[in-house]
Amino acid sequence: MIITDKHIHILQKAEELFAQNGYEGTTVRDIATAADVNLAMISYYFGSKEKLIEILFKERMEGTKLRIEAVVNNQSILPFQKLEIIVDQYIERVFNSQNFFKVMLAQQMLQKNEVIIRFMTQYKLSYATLIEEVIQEGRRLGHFSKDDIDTLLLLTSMTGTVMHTVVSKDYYREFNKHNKLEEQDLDTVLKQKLSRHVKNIFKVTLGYEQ
Amino acid sequence: MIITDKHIHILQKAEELFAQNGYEGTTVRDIATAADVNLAMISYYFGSKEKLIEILFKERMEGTKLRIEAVVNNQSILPFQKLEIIVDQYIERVFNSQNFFKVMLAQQMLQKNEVIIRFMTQYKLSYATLIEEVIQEGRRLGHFSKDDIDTLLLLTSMTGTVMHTVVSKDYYREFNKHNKLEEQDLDTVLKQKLSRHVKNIFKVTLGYEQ
DNA sequence: TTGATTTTATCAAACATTTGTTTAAATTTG
DNA sequence: CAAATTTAAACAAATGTTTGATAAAATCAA
Repeated sequence: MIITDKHIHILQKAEELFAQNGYEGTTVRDIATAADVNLAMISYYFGSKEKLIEILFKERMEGTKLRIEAVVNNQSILPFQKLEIIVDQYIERVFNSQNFFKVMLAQQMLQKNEVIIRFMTQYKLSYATLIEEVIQEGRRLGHFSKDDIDTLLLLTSMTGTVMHTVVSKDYYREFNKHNKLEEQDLDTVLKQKLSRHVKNIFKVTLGYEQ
Repeated sequence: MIITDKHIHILQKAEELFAQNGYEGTTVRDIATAADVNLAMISYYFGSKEKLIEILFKERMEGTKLRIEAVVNNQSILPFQKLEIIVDQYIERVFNSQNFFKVMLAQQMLQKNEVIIRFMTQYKLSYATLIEEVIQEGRRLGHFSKDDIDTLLLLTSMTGTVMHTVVSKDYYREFNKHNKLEEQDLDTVLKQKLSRHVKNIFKVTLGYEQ
């Protein structure tokens, strides 16, 4: 299937609506209106609403694995530094694509679409495998003192902490003094705090001493 | 409004379906069928589908705050021990009410219903306030060395880690060797791991030395 | 306890909208 | 001119809610 600019435009609007109202809470008419195309164009371009979200996942998840593979395979970076880069990359990616990650979280909860489940499983497991490699490397070099490390729990702690922060931004604004902050400025603050916090979680979980 | 056994039964089935298929993905007919009552009974008992989920939240969130208040106000427990109890209580509560917490997470993402938003905000903020008190107490006693503690980030890290673990249990099963484990046994393993992990996060974030 | 009366609960059917998708004609593009 | 795109209209199915009739339960005077 060939993805044109029109596809991309519709997908982007659909993504916004899915993040805002959920998949079931978004109608094909909503998408058509938001994308400023005729209702029938959704079927014409994507076949169905279900195919549309599947194509959205295919589009968004392409090339995700490559970036962290480059880090893991780089010999000149020390294991813990690799993990720090992975953490920062993840935070950056979530904050740059908040809508998609919300859609992803919703899909992870509902587990209705087989195609999407496969995408996400593949994504998560390859991610975990790469991190596992780095942890093994760190252990071989004697950088990490803990020897009963649950990689997936550590990964889940990272994704859970970051995702939950994005999802509950409003509480954050209300509880702290950040009422006056602009959306982007709040994001900058949160990214910095998350980076420090998650790296700390890695540090203590792995038993890393600089 | 008086809640009868019939109400409770219907709410329980609705909760299951909302967790499984989302609020929009669950029809009133689905609920009626699952609860084995006539379709019209849902309107008769709750007024509407929206009122039903609001009443579900009201029911489930009652008395949540009380339990941790009892811990916080207990003078014979040391600050960090209080936090440990709070962590274990939270984990226990999520695992005992997985369906409701999934519904809650979905509602937190979508933020559509004003009544529910108020419930959740009140819940989260009172939770954060109580934890803040314990942290202040620990700082006064010189138990915690860190002085720039972001309570809400710490709380979000706990809820995010625990919730994400519940939501992505399937990945966990697949990645680790737990394929053979029964649902309940897996939960026991995860609860233990989470308890240790989250307490560690608290420890390192607060700068607690025993 | 009776039996009449009112209130509450249950039901199948119907209601008006909204849903995703298709059609067939019209328009634009190469 | 032929293929690809766009359109308004229509389609059947599904949606939340209401209706009006019936059954069951509760209330109460005798």
